[in-house]
Amino acid sequence: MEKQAVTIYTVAREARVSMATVSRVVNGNPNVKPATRQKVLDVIKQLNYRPNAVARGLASKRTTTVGVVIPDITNPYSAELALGIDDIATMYKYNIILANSDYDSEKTLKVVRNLLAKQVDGVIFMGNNMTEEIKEEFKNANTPVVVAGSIVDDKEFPAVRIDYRKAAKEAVDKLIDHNKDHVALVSGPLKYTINGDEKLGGYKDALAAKNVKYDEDLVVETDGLYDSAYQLGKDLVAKGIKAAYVTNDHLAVGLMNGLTDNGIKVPDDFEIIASNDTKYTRLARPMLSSITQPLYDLGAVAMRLLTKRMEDQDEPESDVILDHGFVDRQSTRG
Amino acid sequence: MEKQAVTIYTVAREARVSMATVSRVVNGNPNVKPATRQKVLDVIKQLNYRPNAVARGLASKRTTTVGVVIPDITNPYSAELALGIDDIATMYKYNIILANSDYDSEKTLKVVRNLLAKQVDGVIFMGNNMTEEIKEEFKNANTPVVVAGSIVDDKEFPAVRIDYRKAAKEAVDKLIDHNKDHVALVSGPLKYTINGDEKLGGYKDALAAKNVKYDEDLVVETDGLYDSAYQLGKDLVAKGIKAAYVTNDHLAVGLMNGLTDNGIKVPDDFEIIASNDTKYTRLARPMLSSITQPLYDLGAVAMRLLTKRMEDQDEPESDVILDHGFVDRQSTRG
DNA sequence: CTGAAAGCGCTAACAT
DNA sequence: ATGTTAGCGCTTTCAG
Repeated sequence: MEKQAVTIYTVAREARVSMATVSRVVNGNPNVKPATRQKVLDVIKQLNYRPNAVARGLASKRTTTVGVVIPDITNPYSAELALGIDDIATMYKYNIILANSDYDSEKTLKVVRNLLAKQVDGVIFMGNNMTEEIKEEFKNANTPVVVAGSIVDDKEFPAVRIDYRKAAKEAVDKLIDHNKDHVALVSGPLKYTINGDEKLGGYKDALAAKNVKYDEDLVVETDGLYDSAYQLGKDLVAKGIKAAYVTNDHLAVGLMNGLTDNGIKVPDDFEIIASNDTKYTRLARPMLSSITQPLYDLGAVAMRLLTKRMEDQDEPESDVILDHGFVDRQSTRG
Repeated sequence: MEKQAVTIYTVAREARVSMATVSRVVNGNPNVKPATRQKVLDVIKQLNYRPNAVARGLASKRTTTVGVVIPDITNPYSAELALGIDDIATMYKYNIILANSDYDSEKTLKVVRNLLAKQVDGVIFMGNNMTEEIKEEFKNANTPVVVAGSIVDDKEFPAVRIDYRKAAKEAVDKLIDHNKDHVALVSGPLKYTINGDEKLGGYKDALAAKNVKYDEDLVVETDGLYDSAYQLGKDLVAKGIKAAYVTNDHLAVGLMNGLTDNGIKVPDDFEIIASNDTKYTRLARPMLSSITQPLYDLGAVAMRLLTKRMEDQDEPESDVILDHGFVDRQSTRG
């Protein structure tokens, strides 16, 4: 037989007070006489009463939970952002629903709808492809959203990010100094703003600044996965390419391992700069030189921004740009 | 002004039917005349009605969501399990709340309480330390729980896992063949059943089978983190140790990198076998030989088991053991 | 400081 | 095939 759950009503009866009073002590409302509060607390403990968050959510229209859509839980980039998000959420007493979107627009739409159906108070969106349909969904629901670690071309969705374009330019700058016009851009899908506009833009900026002619053959677009980059190595070398700025760390490690396994020495024969400074850059041998980003902070700041927007609808909604840096490790020559 | 939400009642009024009928079409109940169904569907579309999952959960006492407690989202081991969990959950129309427990018992207890307060229909527990307090929590709530990718010493919580002890024995067997009595066990915290009982047990089994005397100095316990293992390398060599079976992949890569960076050659001077066959084993150079586990399947099977237990309380509750294997890569000699 | 009562949006008997 | 009616467990005015 189902054990009868103890509800707020059970507690009220047992403590000889009204449900309202129990509700007050549970929610820390100060308008309760200390003696009453204690009595209620005792009964709660004795009965092991646990408030039902679903009922609470329905009655109060606030669930104190935020949805976090993450494209790939397996990817250290988003995973490290998630850490920052989680910590700040906990600090502000929000719970989190982490929802995997799998890099897939259809699935993303599905998980977003789920999140919204669950009445989350806000959402953190990680990922590069917020489709129009998804934006519509958010706007209709009138739920605050902040983008973390990417960029989206819509003023309604503020992003917490770094200046991808500038960072890319700086990385390519370094590479050009050693390798002149033999520097490639190895990128994930260019249809995403972050790649096609920002990072490619930075690549071109660097070329322009150094008077190197832009050569389409030097930008190689991939699906963003390790294996693709692994295969790529020898082709690049055959084309005379001597260095690459790579838009994500999976790709960077894949490229390097592919090169190394084919007897091409990094950095002597080929220089690589990675983008995200995830763990991967330090696990690899040689270790990857990389643009550095405050991954944890990106998540933390995004969550903090979201808490503000959940509490006060008219927070300004413009991107927050955090500082980036660069670290020279073993995949570049000084 | 808050835009007035459209509820099931709005739809009912607009479609000139009762709430019950709307509820029926929303839930795919066949007892609705096609014409009526169509009319309701039209209104739903026109009004862009979205059912409120919170209200539904309260009324039906089922949330169709399961909680997944994950110790470290950043760890590829649990992340890959999560993939399998997610896919099967989706297949069976359950939503997932991924909750980070951070390897911390206090935090784990907190997230478990949250999950339960949210009235999840079941939970998948990843992680090695299910404390008594947490077990109590689950039992009181009377919520089905399945452990994935670990083992817990309590018959109430069936685990989906491999035979850790046997796998460990096999790995150590190989190592002893080449390195006699110079084989270490590098482990995460031994207080966890999976390490202290299973893997250490397997290590001892192998020694016994090969008539090698057990030497306490050869089992080195760590906190399980990359850096600890990285530091460890030279000490092990100084002790005369020539090989190690390592209980997790972070540790294994750390150990190897520490060794390599100190000029010790793997596998020529030191052999390593890792436990989990995560991505890390393939990113590293040399690539790590490892016990192999069907990571995705472990998660998938766990979720499948959970769906059964959620629908039918009296599913048998014993562990499900999946097959493991072994792959020779570059950190062992043939 | 406390209680009564009206919902929150939906499901689930029970009627018809 | 459809409608009526109680709730689900809690928050929140509104009185007092």
